[in-house]
Amino acid sequence: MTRVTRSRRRDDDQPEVGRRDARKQRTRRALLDAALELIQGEQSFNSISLREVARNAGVVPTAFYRHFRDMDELGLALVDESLRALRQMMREARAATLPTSHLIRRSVRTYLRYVQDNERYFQFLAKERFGGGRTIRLSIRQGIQLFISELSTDLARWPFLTKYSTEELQMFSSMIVNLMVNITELLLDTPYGDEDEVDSLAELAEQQILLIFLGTGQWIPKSERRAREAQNAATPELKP
Amino acid sequence: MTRVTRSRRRDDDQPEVGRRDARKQRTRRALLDAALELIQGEQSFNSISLREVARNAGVVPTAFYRHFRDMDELGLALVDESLRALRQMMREARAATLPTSHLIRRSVRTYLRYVQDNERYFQFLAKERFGGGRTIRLSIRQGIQLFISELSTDLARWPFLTKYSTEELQMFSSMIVNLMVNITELLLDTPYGDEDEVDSLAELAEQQILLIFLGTGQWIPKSERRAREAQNAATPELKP
DNA sequence: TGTACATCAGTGAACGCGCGTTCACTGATGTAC
DNA sequence: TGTACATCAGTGAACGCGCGTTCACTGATGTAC
Repeated sequence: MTRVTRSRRRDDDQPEVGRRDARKQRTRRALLDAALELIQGEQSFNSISLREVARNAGVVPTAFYRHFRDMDELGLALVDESLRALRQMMREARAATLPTSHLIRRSVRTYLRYVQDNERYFQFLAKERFGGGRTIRLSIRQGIQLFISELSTDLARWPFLTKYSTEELQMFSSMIVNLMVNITELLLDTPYGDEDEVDSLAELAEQQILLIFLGTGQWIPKSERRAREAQNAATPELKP
Repeated sequence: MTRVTRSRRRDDDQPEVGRRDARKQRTRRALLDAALELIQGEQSFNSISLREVARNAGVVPTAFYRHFRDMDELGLALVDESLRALRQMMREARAATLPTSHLIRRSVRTYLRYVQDNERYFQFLAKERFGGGRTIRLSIRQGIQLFISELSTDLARWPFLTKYSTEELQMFSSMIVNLMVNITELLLDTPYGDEDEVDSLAELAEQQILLIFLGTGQWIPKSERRAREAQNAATPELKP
């Protein structure tokens, strides 16, 4: 039953991982997994109970308190974990996609694959983005904001976008991130394994991103706008 | 206490509104309002109880069953009501905005004002779009899809968009609707009465919509794409 | 290495509480004559 | 119009249940000597 771990005081990065610690970590993991699993169905995080989670983790309800003060704390741990994993993926993706030929296509596909592989986390994030308590909600929003900023930094390096202000780049990025959030939510409601549907979602995302880039190509930088507006008094907005 | 209603059998559109019916309708209304009110705070719909709703409506728990089979049915009634009101607004807005000078600006402002005036309903929709049960979730999604279709029909009448297929117009519309959904969600988390913040959200929405229109201006219709692709073999995507 | 004590993850009983739902009821409103 | 009966929205008691949290506990693991 109890898997034997390496002897104590290893010269590892981890300080003090004995049998007791290992067991504790395993139970903690089991509690987190149990919560994620319960959320997969019709339930949302704040409609599952501490006892359900404990039961699902194969542990007595009171053992829960050895790991989390209450369900809120477990929820925050899940947000943290979900966002950390997502950030990790983004970092790898950015390092890998230096070949830029089909950059949009590749990025979108990689991302959607990742969502499918980590569906549990994204289900949780999608449901809690609005349903959850204030703290959880803000954490998630903050996480999304971080992606927007990172994408914005990336875009700043693109030659044909250098003329835009940080503000403008943030707006472009937020539009892309938001449409990806939207696509993600659609993907989560796609029955598992329907690859055709996933494909058409990927294509939709690519087209939408392309449309935004086409828009940025026509966007008049704030720095130039005043000058141009002086030139033609007519509303310049919808001149196709 | 009991307000006297007009005598029975009026030659009205409503059949049979006697004192009893009136009272029943008032209680039903009270139950719906109670649920909406409870949702306003940290709670989400599926974490509020039948007893809470009844208590908040000033009625004994068992009276609830005279109006709804269970909480799910009340939830569906709320979805229905929320979407109906929203559709009504959209219809009026479309009838009113024939003067097209600042069409985007006016539409956005009208819409955001409406959201503020009907915050309760939008809070509910935002929370249930993912948190809710399958039926409720699908109803909401279907409602949003309807707006996309209606906007799409509107766009089809715009001179510089006539060359696009229904599919393409649907894509343009869905991008606009989705960004408005996103702006709505940001608005709902804005403390009530912060008009500066509302203003900057409106401006953001206007810019994003403008960017999308700029993109559509550059979008190559599916009907022409094959021909152009033959002309230049290079990837035509990001030519700014 | 061996022993004696400390730590602490997980146990199991117990608590008071709000829940959804049932049931028989009451009394104002509606209907038939 | 007046009377006798039917309807039915809302009442109030009662039920069994799962909940979060408390408490004293056990026994394997860790530590000091």
